[in-house]
Amino acid sequence: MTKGITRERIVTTALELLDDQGMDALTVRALASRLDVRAPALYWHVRNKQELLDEMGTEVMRRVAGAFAAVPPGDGWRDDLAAYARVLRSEYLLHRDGARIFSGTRITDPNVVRMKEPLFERWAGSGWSPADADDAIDLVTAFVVGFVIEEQERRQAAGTDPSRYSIDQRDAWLGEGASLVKQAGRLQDEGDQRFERHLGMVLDGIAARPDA
Amino acid sequence: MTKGITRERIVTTALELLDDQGMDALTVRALASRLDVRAPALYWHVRNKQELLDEMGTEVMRRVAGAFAAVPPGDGWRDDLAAYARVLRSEYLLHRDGARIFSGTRITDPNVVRMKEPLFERWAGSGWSPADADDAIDLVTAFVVGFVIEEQERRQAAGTDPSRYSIDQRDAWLGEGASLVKQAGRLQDEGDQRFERHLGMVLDGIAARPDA
DNA sequence: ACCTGAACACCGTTCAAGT
DNA sequence: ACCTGAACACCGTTCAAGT
Repeated sequence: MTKGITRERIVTTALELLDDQGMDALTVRALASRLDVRAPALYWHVRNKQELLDEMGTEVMRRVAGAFAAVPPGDGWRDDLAAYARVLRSEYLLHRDGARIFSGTRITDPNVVRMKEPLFERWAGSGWSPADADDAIDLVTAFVVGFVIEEQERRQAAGTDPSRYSIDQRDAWLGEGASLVKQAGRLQDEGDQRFERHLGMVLDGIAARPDA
Repeated sequence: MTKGITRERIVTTALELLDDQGMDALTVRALASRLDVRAPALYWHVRNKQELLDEMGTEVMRRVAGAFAAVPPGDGWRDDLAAYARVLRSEYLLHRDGARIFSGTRITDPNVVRMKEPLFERWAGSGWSPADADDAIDLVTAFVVGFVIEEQERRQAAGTDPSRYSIDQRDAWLGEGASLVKQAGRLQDEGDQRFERHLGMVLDGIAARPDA
């Protein structure tokens, strides 16, 4: 029974391999080996590696949709959007370079896209058109993608090259002058606190939209 | 004189190759061939392919900084941030998959980072701390990165698979129901207009920050 | 100092052949 | 229907050797 590869097992195993070893190690051969088959076997279930990546991205978004559905409905659009943003960030953070790899992947499963419907219905009650609602989701998504790409890059750079992320070494690298840039670098925070602060600004901007 | 490869020529030629042929075709051998040398020659000037990619990203950001410096100073922080956002998007759009490839790359040239100093000085006049200023730039950057990744993905998908971006086919793909999702899809705009609208919301959010 | 030829250890993908 | 062995046309990178 553990014999017989399925499309689903391929995709979830690929996600595990990505987390364990990183993107460069996610090769068709390595994946096949984890599944106890030879590389060409995968091509029976998946057209090519790009399709595998699309399926992985779709699976991540399926988990986002699932995690979001498990959150109790918020007290209006702002709570809902904040919950969505947090869930999306968490799910990206679970995978190495997740934001960079999975942003902008073609979603292959219509059910993932259909998950927006109940949200649109709820927000319609507070005067949002579907166009406004979609806009707000896309804007929040763009923000989270950009934020987490930067966040994961920083985190990984700190691992491989700690010198670049020591304040003193960064100041030396910057050279003479640029005192405000250096000051800003010293004051910068990171992680959840920074995310919540930035997310707050994005939601404020959405709240200020002309027809609100 | 046209003989003798330099680090700069390697980087600019690599950007041309990326634009002409796409990321998959950006191989060390193909790049060497464009420069009329054999592949190992490049390793005299560049440590490895990752370093080449970092240099390419830095060059793109150098051009962003240059284009921004050429824009006349705006009428306050909002004009400045909007100009920066537009310049960043334009420069990403110039290269295939530019946002995805160049976002989150390590900047290797301190001069690019130092370009923020005059901005910080200007905004200090209107009561911005360096920390606030840096925050605002990072937020706008995250937004532009996320926006353009989605924009370029859509554009390229429209090229290879037009069916996915015809409204009718998309509706069919979505299946029964989900009428609000379909309605939103029909109303969605794209390009500059969409960008300016979303950028406006982000800037509104920054304007609403607590200590403004 | 700067470049080449040859080689190494890999890739993704195809395809005839097996069960 | 599902998988393997063998092969093809590539990769990035190293290194001795040339000038």
